[in-house]
Parts: sequence; structure tokens; C-alpha cells
Amino acid sequence: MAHPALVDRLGTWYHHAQRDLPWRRTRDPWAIWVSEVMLQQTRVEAVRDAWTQFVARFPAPAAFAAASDDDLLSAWRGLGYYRRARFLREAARRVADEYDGIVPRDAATFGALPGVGEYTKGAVLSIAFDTPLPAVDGNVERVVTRLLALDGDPRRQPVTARLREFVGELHQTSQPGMVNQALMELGATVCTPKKPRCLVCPWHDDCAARLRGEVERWPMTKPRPKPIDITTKVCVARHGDRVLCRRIPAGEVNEGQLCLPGLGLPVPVSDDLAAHVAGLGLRGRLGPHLLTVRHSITRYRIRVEVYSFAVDGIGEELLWEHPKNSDLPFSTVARKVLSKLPD
DNA sequence: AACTCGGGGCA
DNA sequence: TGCCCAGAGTT
Repeated sequence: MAHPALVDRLGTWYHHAQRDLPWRRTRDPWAIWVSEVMLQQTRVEAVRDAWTQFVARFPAPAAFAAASDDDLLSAWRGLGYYRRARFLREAARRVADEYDGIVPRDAATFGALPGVGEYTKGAVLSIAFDTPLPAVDGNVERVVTRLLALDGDPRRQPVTARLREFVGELHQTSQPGMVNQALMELGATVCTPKKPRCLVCPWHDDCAARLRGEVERWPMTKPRPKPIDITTKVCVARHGDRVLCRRIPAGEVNEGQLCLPGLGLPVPVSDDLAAHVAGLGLRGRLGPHLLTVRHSITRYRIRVEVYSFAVDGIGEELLWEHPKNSDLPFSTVARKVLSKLPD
């Protein structure tokens, strides 16, 4: 079954209502791919600048394939889910090595690359090449479950299959890339989770949820568990204008990034800062409590108490960095602490 | 099917 | 403060 009138209204709306986003100005599959990975679980406004810098620095898969860990983490700064960047680099290496640096158009081949799931496969190939594949993200789930008043968890069968089937029907009468992007744009700017702007929706008169007067009943997703509150302590040891840092070890959250002594995520490395610092081989005294910083990651909400630390010597083999003049990838929580530090 | 991975922005 | 976001991989 096709829906020409539905697609027509959607297309007309998208033509005049779409936001001017930088990745919509290119058809380069690599640049589009980067944008889709960055946008996974991440807001448009957080991605905009990062994407622009990223594609300037790594204009092709082969360029990113050669990036160091530090360059990778710096390029991904502030976006979170840093594992996405590692998967993308691994995928870029395969493209460079096995496909002569060309992003594969074949759905099975592209979809087999690390970090490319059902959504990303459909989004990149439909936007770059107009391949008729559905790209069902959280926005599309919301828009379509409301339009059709689809009960059940949209991330599970049979709803997943129904969503993909419906989007596939929309592709029959127009360009799949436009349809996919328009569905996402509608979900992002009109059919929002709360207080949707139904008055300006092109599907105002078609939406089963609105006709029932209970739009916010859909999508029927599971509520997230509440975050766990943690308090941890961190010390700022200064030597001139440099600060004592540590590399987060492999296997821990945010591995490879720079953090401050005493702070470990997701749980505190040490509640006893003095003992922790002694373990680093430093002598000195723990100074006063300076300030408190709040930070949240996946399931934790963390209160960080920041103490100063006066050291006698800088110690051998310890990492001292200029926080405001360093190319090394400081973790977000470390940057928060350092930016709030009094002079 | 449940769990893990970040971070920011805003009602 | 609570909630949500252009998901994917692992267990």
C-alpha cells in the first residue's frame, strides 16, 4: 500500500521547514556517515561544530584511519560515547584497506562495518545514494507510532517490523533520502516527546494519536532507571601553571582520557585522597576543600568534591599538563573541574 | 532481553 | 532536578 498524499504533505513541509544543518549541504557518504554516528544519542547542537571540525581534519576515511588515540579523543570531545569514535576508526581502516578508501554502497557490505547498525546503514545509504532503506531512529519511532497509534515497545518485535514496513511504503512514491530525513526532522522539531506542536504538523489530520486526543501516550517506551548518586573526591595538585593528571587506564570508562588524581569513574578510585596521593609517590599536604562540581554519566550522578594539594616535588614519571594549553584529551569532568578553579 | 557506554540542554 | 536524545555492541 502506498501513501502518495501522506508523502506529498511531508515533502512539502520538509521543503520549507527543514533546518539548515551543515551535513545537509553535502552528498559525500563519508561526511554523512560521520554525522550519523555523531548524532547517535546526541543533540544536533552538540554535533554541529564537532562535525564541521571533524570533516575538515579527516576529509576521507583514510585520514581518520591514521588518527592516533589522542587525536581521536580530541576530535570527539564533548560528544560522549567515545567508543563510537573507535568503531568509526576501525571501520575507516577497513574501508581504506579493503575497499580502496571508497565507502561501500552495497547495504550488506556497509552494514557489516563496525558501529554500523540497522539505523546507520539505512540513514547513510538513503541520504548519500537514495537507496530505499528505512532509517528508524527515536524520532521516526515517535512519529510513526503516533500516526498509526501503534501499541507496544517500538524497539521490539512486532512493532519494529511494522515501523520499517511503513517507512518502506513511503519510499515507493518519493526519494527515500528525503523521506527518511523528513521523518526525523518532523520528530525533532514538531512531533516532540512532550508538548508536540500538532498545529503545524503536516499530518495533523492523519494522526491517529491526535484524533484520539492523547498524542503523548505514544511511543510506549520503557522508562529509564533512576541514576545512582555518588560522591567522590579529587585533588588539584598545581606546580606553577601545570596540573597533575592521570591517564584513565584501558578498560575503564573514558579510557585514554586525562583525569585528575582521586577521580575514577564510574565509582571513586579512592575515598581517602591522602592515601591515594601517597600511592602516586608524592609528598605534600592536602589543602582545603575548594569547590564542588556535578557531573553525570550513563547511570550515575556524581558529586565531585575538589581539594587542593600542595606538593613538595613534581615526582618522577607523573603527568603534569597545562590544562588550558594542551592538546591532550582531558575528560569532560576534568575540564569542568579545571574551568571552575579559582586562580 | 538486559546491560553498557556520556553528555548537554531545557521545561 | 528529570527527561530525552539521528544507537550499537556485548552478555
